[in-house]
Formats: sequence, C-alpha cells, structure tokens
Amino acid sequence: MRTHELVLSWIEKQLSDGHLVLGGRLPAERALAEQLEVSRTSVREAIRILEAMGVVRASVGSGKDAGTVVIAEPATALGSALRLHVATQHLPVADIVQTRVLLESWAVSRAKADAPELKEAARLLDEMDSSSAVDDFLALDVAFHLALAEAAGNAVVSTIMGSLREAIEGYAAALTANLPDWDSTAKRLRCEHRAILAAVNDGDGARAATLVAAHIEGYYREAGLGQPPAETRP
Amino acid sequence: MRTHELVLSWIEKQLSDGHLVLGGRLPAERALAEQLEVSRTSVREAIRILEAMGVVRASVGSGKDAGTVVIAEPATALGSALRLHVATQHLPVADIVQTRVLLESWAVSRAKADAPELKEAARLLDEMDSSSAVDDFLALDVAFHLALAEAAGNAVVSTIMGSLREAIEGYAAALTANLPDWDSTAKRLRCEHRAILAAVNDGDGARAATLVAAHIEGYYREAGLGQPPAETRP
DNA sequence: TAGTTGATGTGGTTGGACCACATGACATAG
DNA sequence: CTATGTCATGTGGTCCAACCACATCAACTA
Repeated sequence: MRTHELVLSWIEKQLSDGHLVLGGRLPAERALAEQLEVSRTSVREAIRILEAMGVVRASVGSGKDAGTVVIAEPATALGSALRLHVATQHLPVADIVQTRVLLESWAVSRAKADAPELKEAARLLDEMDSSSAVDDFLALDVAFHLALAEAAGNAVVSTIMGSLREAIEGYAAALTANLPDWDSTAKRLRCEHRAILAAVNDGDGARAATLVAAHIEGYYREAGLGQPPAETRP
Repeated sequence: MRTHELVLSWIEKQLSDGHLVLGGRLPAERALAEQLEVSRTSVREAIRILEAMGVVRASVGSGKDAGTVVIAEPATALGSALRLHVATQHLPVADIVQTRVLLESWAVSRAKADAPELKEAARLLDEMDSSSAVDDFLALDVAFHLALAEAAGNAVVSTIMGSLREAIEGYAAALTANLPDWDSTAKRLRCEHRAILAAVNDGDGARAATLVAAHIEGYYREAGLGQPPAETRP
C-alpha cells in the first residue's frame, strides 16, 4: 500500500467514526505528516485526491476559513470524472443524455407537490422570464432542473443528475450555437418548463415524466447532439 | 490556477484531441515536468487525481506495462467518491439502494434478449449453483447484476450502477451477517436470478423490472438496511 | 548455450527550503 | 481613546535534490 493511501484511509476512518465532520478542519499538513509519520508530500497527495472527490476544500491563509475543511460537493467531483471519461471516448455523450432523462423523469414522477424545492423552481422560472442573455438563461435552467430533481428527496439521484449535466456542460454550451433561432427556442423551453412544473404541482407524476423526457430529448435533438453524420444515416 | 491544475488541463486536452488514447502512455513524470516547465511534484499531484478518477494507472518498473498508462475505469473511481460521501453522511445508504433499484430496473427493462451479456449472465448463474462460499457467491452476484445492466447497452448506466454497488459493498458484506439463514437466502436469491433472466430472455421487460426491484429491495430489507428504528415507525 | 550481473528507466518517498496569502496582535500616530 | 499601519504567525503552494524499490533488458561469464 502506498503512503498516500495510508493517509487516505486514516482520514476516511476519521470520517466514518465521526471524528471528522462536515465543516470540520483537518490538521495542518505539516502536523498531519508528523502525526502519521509520513512526509508532507504524501499527505498533500491524499488531500489532493479528497479535494478532487469534493470531500475537502483547501484554502491558504490563517484563521477562520483557512486550512483544509471537510465539505460535501460530490456533484462537481463526479462531473469532472465523467467529463474526463467522455474525453477518452469511453462514455458516449448520448448515453449521458439518456441517463439524465431516466433520472430526471423518475425524479419528477416522484416529486411531492408540497416540496419546498418546487417553490424555488417556480421562482427560477420567473427569473428566467426576465433574463434575455443566453448564459443567464442556461445557468437558471441548470438550477431549475436541479431543484426539480431535489424535490424527489433522493440525494444520490439529484447529485448524479447534477454531475451528468456538468460532464456535458461544455458540449451543451457549444450546441446552443447550432440553434437556428435562440429566441424562439428559449420561448419554447420556458413554456415546457411551466408545463412540467404544473404537472408536478398537480401531482400528475406520469405526465411530468413524459414532459420532462420530451423536453430534454427535444433540446438535444434540436441542437444536433448524438446524431451521426448525415451521410452515415440510412 | 494552481500548477497541478495546469497539468491536469494539459492532459485533458491531450485526451480530447486524441493525442492520448486508451492504452497510451503519458510521458515520464520527469520528462513531463520539464516539458511543461513545472516541478515534478505538481505533475505527480495531477497524476494522482487522474488515478483517483480511474483515468490512468501508474506502475513502477521499466518496459512494457510500466509507466503511467491511460485506462478507463470510472466505476471504481466513482465508487470511492460515493463511499467517502456516504462516510460523511451526506449521501444516505437508503438513497443509494433506491437509485440502484431505479437504474437496474430500467436496464433490465431495456435489455435486448439477444445481448451477448445475457449468455455471460447465464454462465455466472451456473457457476453460482456450484459455489457454496459466501464470498464467492457475493462476487458472482456482483458480476451477474453488472452483466445484466450491461445488456441494456448504456455504458453510463452500467458504470454508475457498478459504482453504487461498490460504494455500499462494505455495508452489504456486513449485512449478510444479519441474515438468519444464509443457505435458504442463497437458495431464494438463485431462484430470483433465474426468474429475472428468464423474463429478460422472454423479452418481457416490464416483468423483469418488477422482479429485479423486488429482488434488490427484498435482500436489503431482509438484511435490515435502511430501516428506521422500530420505535420511530408508525 | 544458459545463467548471472549490472545498467537503465520508471514511479515512490523524503526532507528542506522558499513563496504568497490571510489573519491577528501589537505598536504608533492622531 | 481611536484609528491606522506594521510585523509575527500559521496556512497551503511550489520547487529542488536526493535516494529507494522495482522491472526490464543487454552484456557478460561460466
């Protein structure tokens, strides 16, 4: 077992045992190195891995927020990992979109009509109405879909959904350039959002699931994602 | 931007551009450090992160398999990340099980009856019949469910499913100790496996989905996972 | 020819040094 | 007494030089 893995397992044990909790601080790198009788380099490598996994955040300086603190941001971490594997062409973008449709359909079909996240979702839709910039629209769109997913009450589903979205964020942003008429597309998307939210609020999970699947697939289809080149199609 | 992130983005670009492909080798750490004009330490930190994400594998020595080569093992990486977040209690085990049920139900309902993975799944079931040790049984069980998931043809779904399983592997192993009678449980599980595979082979996706959901939920329920303490239940 | 031995190149690990940054205590000018 | 500037302290960030363990392969030797 390599040295940094020893540090990793020590930290994981501290987490499991509750000696290290969310918001808590790890010992300073130098102190931890001395305590575990390893070099600071090995400690740093372990912390890098934890940082990449969204378990800790390292900040320089002194006092309050400084040092290495325990956080819980699995979505960004999983998103980066998935993005890299998309880059190696081991994970097709089409499969990611399909998985997102699956998870989000399930989420809206299970969302409770009285979930507080739905109020936030409604607020986001109002904000989208008054924002015309493409970037703002897309950022609000992400937040809306995430709020919708969180309404189902399954942290794993919403986390994975967020990471899938993040993994293909670059592709999605590039695809908007393919759209023939952004204004009309945005108008349609707003409309579909309202319909989805209405279905959820009505407690009609099945309809919400159908709508959200069509909404996502329709967008990527319009933008031309996952379509093989025309000349290879029958 | 920190130095190791610069190295990371360089490598990611090499991957995206196809200059670095699956099975390919990264330049040696010392060479890469000189090429990018950074310290070897920073290169190593970047490689550690990629290793944790299942993108590369580092081996000492010289010749053939030595050095840092590009691999594609997202499942183990995602599994580790999820396991850590379970340790911080940010992701409930019950949510992971529920997500696994969702993904696996979808997978079997979409599996093609002529998928080659199903033959492998059948072979694994035969092997399970002749293995009595608990550990062997569980290992084969993992392989069976994974083969089933792969039959749906979505790499992302099967990858995430595998990582979910891995994230709670420790819990699952501990839970088998709770079972009152392992032999009878194993017999029942074998039976259910056959029924699930038969449904898939018959092209009855809906039945397969129902069966697999009951199969997974039944196992964890029997082992006592995710049940709130009795006194808190209505 | 068969076995041994050394050279080579790889990642793994260590200790030490210095930097940039953020904070807080302290001294000082008003 | 207050406000301001300054310095000590502690943090992560980076780099360097050296050494180790390991795996391979070529040259050498019996």
